Amino acid sequence: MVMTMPTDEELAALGEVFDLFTRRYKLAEALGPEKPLNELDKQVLSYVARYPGCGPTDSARFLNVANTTISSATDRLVKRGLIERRRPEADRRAVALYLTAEGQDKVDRLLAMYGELHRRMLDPLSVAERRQLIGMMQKIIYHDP
Amino acid sequence: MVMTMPTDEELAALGEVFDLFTRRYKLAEALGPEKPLNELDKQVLSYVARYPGCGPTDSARFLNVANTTISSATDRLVKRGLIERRRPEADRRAVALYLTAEGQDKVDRLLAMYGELHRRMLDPLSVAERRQLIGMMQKIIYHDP
DNA sequence: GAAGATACACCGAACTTCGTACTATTCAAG
DNA sequence: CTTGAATAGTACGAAGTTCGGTGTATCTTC
Repeated sequence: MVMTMPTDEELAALGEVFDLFTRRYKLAEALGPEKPLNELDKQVLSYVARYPGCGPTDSARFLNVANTTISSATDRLVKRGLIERRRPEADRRAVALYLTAEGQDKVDRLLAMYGELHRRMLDPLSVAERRQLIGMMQKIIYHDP
Repeated sequence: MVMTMPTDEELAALGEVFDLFTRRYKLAEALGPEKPLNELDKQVLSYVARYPGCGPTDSARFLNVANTTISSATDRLVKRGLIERRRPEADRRAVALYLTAEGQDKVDRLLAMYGELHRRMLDPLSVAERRQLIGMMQKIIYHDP
């Protein structure tokens, strides 16, 4: 009998890496000099960075939270000057969200920080392994059902 | 010049996988019939599962939150009947945390759910790739500085 | 042009986190 | 011993977060 399925212990390794990185992300942010953003707020910020002009409802669906919750998050981000609300002429009920210059800056810094963490995560791997790992990650992402 | 370092785009793949799984975890829990636990509460629960008899302060250090926050989380978990506090004779200031039978059950169900998610995550990979990926994850974990 | 659908925002209740202050116990000298 | 400092944890209250119900403005459709 050929061993085709991963054992539970092997699968657990994925969970551990995931946990490890959850804690590291959090720690890295706590260490930074700036007052750290809310978890949700960060996610909204990245969503807007990826989809400029999106509406609050889009990000609510994507992040799986109530619309009113996104409304609050948007308020906070606007108050901090990271994003702005615009009224599109096409549909004046809607709101279109955009990063401000400061918001773009914040996103850049966040991405740099994550990049650094990921780089360190890859430290114990050889160059060939790194390339393999990245390749598998891309397969996993693009397979997204 | 040999390409030894991953590019930013390659590194971003790690972040995307991470995000993808954050959302999936959340979604999977929201779908379950049971009232989902708080993020922190789940982490405390797993910590106690891994280190039975640990004190609240241990998990506070590990999870990087204030002691009082762990105290609240512990209250909630005790109230739901998932863990119990005991006074060790050795040091009667201390509290030792243990899973109840129901708590163990909850942990088992959570792990089963995560295992299933991880299994699906590995779907698009070949058997050889899976084994490689797991091996790299283990390297990353054991390298933990 | 009226009825219904859609996109949001406001409000208030319930919950979470955490700093301050407090209790109980142990440790360390003297 | 016993007294003073250190340690483990909890009670309480302030500030912040999430979300359901409700309200307003704007399309859409017939």
